Amino acid sequence: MKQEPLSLSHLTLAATAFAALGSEARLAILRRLVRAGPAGLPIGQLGEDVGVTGSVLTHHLKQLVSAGLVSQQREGRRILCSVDHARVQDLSEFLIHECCADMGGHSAQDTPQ
Amino acid sequence: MKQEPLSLSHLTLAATAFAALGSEARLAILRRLVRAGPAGLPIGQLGEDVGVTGSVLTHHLKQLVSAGLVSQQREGRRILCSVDHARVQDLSEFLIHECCADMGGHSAQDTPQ
DNA sequence: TTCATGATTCTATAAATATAGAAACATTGA
DNA sequence: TCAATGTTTCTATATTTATAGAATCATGAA
Repeated sequence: MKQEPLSLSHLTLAATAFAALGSEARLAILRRLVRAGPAGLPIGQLGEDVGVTGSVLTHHLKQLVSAGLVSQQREGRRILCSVDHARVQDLSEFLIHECCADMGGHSAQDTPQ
Repeated sequence: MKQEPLSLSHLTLAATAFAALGSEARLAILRRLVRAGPAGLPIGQLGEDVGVTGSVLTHHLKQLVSAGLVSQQREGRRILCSVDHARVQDLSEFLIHECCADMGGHSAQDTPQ
């Protein structure tokens, strides 16, 4: 029973996170949230700022949240969104450590042909 | 006429690259290519190793190539694929610089509500 | 309770992506 | 030229994702 919630150590989780970033709209959402800082931004405001509202916004946010990149917290009738920076950094490190050869020192070179 | 070929400075290009990584199959392909080193790997071999062949493999490779993450070069009847590490690193840096607040020093905090 | 606001769910449709077999193309060697 | 190998294109289908209006739910205030 090795049930890590969102460790990013498996390809599936990394792929999910990358897929969440693989949309101009969601990337814009994420960047807006970054600029909002740790206080976060209510969904309505966020949506106005990036030009996406209603059910479409909900849809995109759902993916960012379930990828662990954004977290939400209700405050009154609003829901504040904020970036999970640790998760973003994890993803960046995954890219460097798992997808770059000439970096860590042991570039495992095998069977060129 | 500001026609950068694949600069990753625009959201569109970053989103395209992330979308290319947003698939378990393509992530596996990329990682196999990383392990193959700069010599690259012929498509057939690559496909056998990751368990994807034929037109499906072509389809996935097309996305990685057009995102600039993989480059191809014919050698005889084979086509060798290799990772563009610089592009992967660009993407990692995009993540850190554009999508992380508490890092660069100037975490632009604006209008919490 | 009633109303207004903020957000989601429901439903439908459109568009993009994934999978896969078969045919075609490209290259090399006999 | 013919055959074999490696890869792509063509075609079709299935699945996923995107967009969007309307109804619904949740919260707070009058």
